[in-house]
Amino acid sequence: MTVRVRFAPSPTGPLHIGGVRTALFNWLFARHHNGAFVLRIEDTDRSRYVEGSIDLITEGLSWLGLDWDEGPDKGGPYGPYIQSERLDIYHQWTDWLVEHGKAYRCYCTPERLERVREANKKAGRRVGYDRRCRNLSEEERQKLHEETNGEFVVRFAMPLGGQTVVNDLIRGNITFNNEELTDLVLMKSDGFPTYHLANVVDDHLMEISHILRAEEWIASAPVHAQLYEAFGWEMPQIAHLPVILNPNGKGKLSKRSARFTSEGMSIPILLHEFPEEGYVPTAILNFLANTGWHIGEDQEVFYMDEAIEKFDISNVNPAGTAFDINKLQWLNGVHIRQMDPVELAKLLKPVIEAHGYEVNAGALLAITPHIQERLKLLPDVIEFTEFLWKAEFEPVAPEELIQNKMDAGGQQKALQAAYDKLQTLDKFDADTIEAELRTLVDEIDVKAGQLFGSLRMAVIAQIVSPPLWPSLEIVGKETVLERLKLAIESLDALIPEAE
RNA sequence: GCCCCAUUCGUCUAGCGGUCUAGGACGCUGCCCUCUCAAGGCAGAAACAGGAGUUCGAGUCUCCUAUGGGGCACCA
Repeated sequence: MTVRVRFAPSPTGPLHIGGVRTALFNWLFARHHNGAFVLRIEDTDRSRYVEGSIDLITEGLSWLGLDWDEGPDKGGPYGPYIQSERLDIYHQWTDWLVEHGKAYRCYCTPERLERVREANKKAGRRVGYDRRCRNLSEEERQKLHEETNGEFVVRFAMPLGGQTVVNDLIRGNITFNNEELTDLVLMKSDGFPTYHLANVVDDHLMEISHILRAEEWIASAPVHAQLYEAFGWEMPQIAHLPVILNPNGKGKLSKRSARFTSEGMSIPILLHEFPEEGYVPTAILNFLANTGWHIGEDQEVFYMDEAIEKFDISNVNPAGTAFDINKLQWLNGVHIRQMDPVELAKLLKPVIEAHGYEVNAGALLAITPHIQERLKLLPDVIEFTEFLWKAEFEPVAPEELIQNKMDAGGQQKALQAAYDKLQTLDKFDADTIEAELRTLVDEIDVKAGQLFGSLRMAVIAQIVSPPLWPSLEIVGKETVLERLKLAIESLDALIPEAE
């Protein structure tokens, strides 16, 4: 059997990271089985439609590298792939159901429905439609038809008794009592189908073999199963993926979760927020693949080619999963470290520019290998390399030049010695600078940190910086000497007997 | 309230009846390395929700309880 799966988002705004995980698992499953990954847009709710969402979705998936074989932009043999363009198909099958007595027209107003719901709630009964319109006589039907000006919805006539068993690929059999299920609306009064109808019709017509969707759908799965039954269609294999929970493990991950932010860590939830905060695609994919699934062998870090090879839906953990932002950040650092430095520099450039700095391409390329293992998020580049982009040098206060167990005079002498030594160098590269200054440290009998720390403050003017030697090389001999001179002079102010 | 799903360190997870005095990872703590910060190395604290069964034997199977989650729309 050919494997065909689909990711079917609604164009109601930006992609949620939970949706991305669903897309990823579908994609992994398709690629593992050499099947097709179909993108379908479920825009059957006109009130929630957000202009531009479809582009947001396709751009997001593309950014991550999740490519689809059929979809609204690519077409394919089962199109159209946008549900609002398939309305006649839904009507055709709805009519079929009504004609065969498996669905019926319901004339109840939203107000009446609300009253029924309230009454049920009060009486402690299960909430749901009371099936008033299910067994209308033709006269009653006609009367209601006139009263409501022909406005009606079509409801599915659920079997009233018996049980429905749904075989979930990761949970096993789930059994429901039919009497506890209500007659869901299939066709809305505005002529658009509900998810329940559209999803079943499309999955069948598009020959979807496996449905991998979020856990939220478990409750309506038996109705879907009964719909396939009513149509006489074979139901695809189905699996419900665990929900992603808030970082504290309480509740479904939601936009509100940003407020749970602790330790100053902000929590991205919408896909587009991830690049904004400096996460890289391979890390996000790796992280998402790790939530609810594991690749085995105690392995945490991997790329999608390996995940495709090993993906197995039956290994998915059925329990909900807290969004572990710490682990994501760690993984991001790991993936950054494993990148080609040239590629990393390309990613870093716009981040620095976004901070209003002009980037010197040569300097960036030179410094990148030295900051690579220091970055967790792309914007961390700023704190490490700011000294390279600042238009004007801002020297530190002379006090900050003085290292542990040093006094101003001693510090000044040490810096002067460094100045003298550096001045003589013809080759001003990292290796040479390091070798010369290390021997100098012995010669003038100070500790490495006592000289190098001061040098860092004098030239780079940052407490934290990339390694000194390459930093000095990139800053350049002339500038290094200039700044050193400035620092040495500034120390005069701290030496009372200077004159 | 009703239905459904789940429950191993704080978190992500391994474990599919004996090899579990429960393994890995993140985070945390300590030490080492060290020009700062990282990275890396080593060490450490840290879990089978509880109770009944089944079995020679249960983290692994069954039931109950508790807890958490999902759902109960003319939203998906």
